[in-house]
Amino acid sequence: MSLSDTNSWKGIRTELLRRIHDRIWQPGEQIPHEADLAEEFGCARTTVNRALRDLAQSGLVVRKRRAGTRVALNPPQRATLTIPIIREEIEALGHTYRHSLLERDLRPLPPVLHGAFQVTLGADVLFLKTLHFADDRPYAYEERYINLEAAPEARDLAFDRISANEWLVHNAPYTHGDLSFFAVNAGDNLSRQLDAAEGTALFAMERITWSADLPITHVRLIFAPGYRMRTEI
Amino acid sequence: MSLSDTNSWKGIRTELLRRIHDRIWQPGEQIPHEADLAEEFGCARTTVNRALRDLAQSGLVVRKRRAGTRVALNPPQRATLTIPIIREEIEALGHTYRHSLLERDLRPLPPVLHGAFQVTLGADVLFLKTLHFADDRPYAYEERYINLEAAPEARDLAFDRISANEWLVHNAPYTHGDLSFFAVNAGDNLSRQLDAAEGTALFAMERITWSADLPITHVRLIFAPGYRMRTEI
DNA sequence: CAGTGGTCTAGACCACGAG
DNA sequence: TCGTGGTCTAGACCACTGC
Repeated sequence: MSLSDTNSWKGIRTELLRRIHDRIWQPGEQIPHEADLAEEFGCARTTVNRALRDLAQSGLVVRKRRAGTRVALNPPQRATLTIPIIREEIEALGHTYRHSLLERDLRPLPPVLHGAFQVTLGADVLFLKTLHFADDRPYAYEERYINLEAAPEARDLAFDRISANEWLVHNAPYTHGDLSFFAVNAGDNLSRQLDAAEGTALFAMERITWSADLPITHVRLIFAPGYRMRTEI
Repeated sequence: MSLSDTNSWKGIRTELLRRIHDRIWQPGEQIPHEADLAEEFGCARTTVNRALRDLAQSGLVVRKRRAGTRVALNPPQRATLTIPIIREEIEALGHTYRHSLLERDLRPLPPVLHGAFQVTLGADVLFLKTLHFADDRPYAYEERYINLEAAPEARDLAFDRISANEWLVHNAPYTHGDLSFFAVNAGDNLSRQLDAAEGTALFAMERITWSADLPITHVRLIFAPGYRMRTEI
């Protein structure tokens, strides 16, 4: 199966891509129906369907029942980010991972998170401050709230051996979540923890995960200076 | 077709997800073969295959020929980022888009980009500085290099009406690219352009795109204070 | 080598939504 | 309303890779 083989769905995808890149099919233009393409390529409609579904997922074409398939007018740049467990990210870079638990207590959910967390406003949540190291250099600073209704066993865990990050991934699978990225200035505390000059711009990530309607955890990760999140498109 | 319907691939996916979430199938554990699941659900193997392929794409299970399908040990957090054209992003927020071309000239490729851009070291590239506005407030600052070998028509375009961002999306489709995100401090120039206090942490994005082996463009976008890039997982 | 996922087929019915 | 994509089936052969 080569990529130019028009009997395989990948081969067909390659040929469809070529026609879009070469502007044989202009942006916004409707392309032939699955049935016609299947006939042209001498394959089953299912195979063409598979190729077109793949192009639709990447955003290059837009498909609608009855209206047919069109080359996207504004192909969005769509990228898949893979966010690994911090330990794995560090070890993949060839460094030694270590983390240190700075703080751990039960406290009421801070008001700023009421909107995001919604439920269980009365109960205390577990709060953790963790510092992640790569080869003994600070790598990321983490502040996390864990909803004990979603992960009751967390109440009795110290999180000094295994990080909350890792424990939750293994023990509190989520169904969905919100993820956002932004930049912050290193304040007094951050600059000390991350060994950065005060005011340094730091890359930060915030994540909330739910299991069905039950919020599990809110975490804010702030990375040491120089951090880049990369991906391919 | 409801999500609990085990005759639809989505329904089957839901049921498989439930078994993983409920730890009926433990992380690392092998799950039944497609054929067995098809028999259990009373459907064709193709349908089970579709559900399992979907779970594999999201990283929740790992599939290997002969070795079968296993629940992932470390389900990576995988998120799809959709990066729209700036104009559309702003208009989607209900604001009016406008941009201003600050600088436009031909120049040799700066040495820092030689590694990334690789080819055509001799020829000049088109350099553009653009400021994007939302309702007359600065939204993002852009520095861009365009390889004129990949997009020769760009040489004669002013990019004052349509932004380079948008023109390239429509006229120089790429096959692949690199994307990265990081944080920078507002220096003298940035703070003036983006109306930010000097030193403010700003969210930045860098992107290089290629058409096959030919680099098309390198762009660095720096967003005004407060910008967040969001997605759902 | 043989078991497992990967893919293709030919045909069918259905759901959606544009016209 | 009816054309188009979405999906399912039953069966088949193939490719990879662990045993």
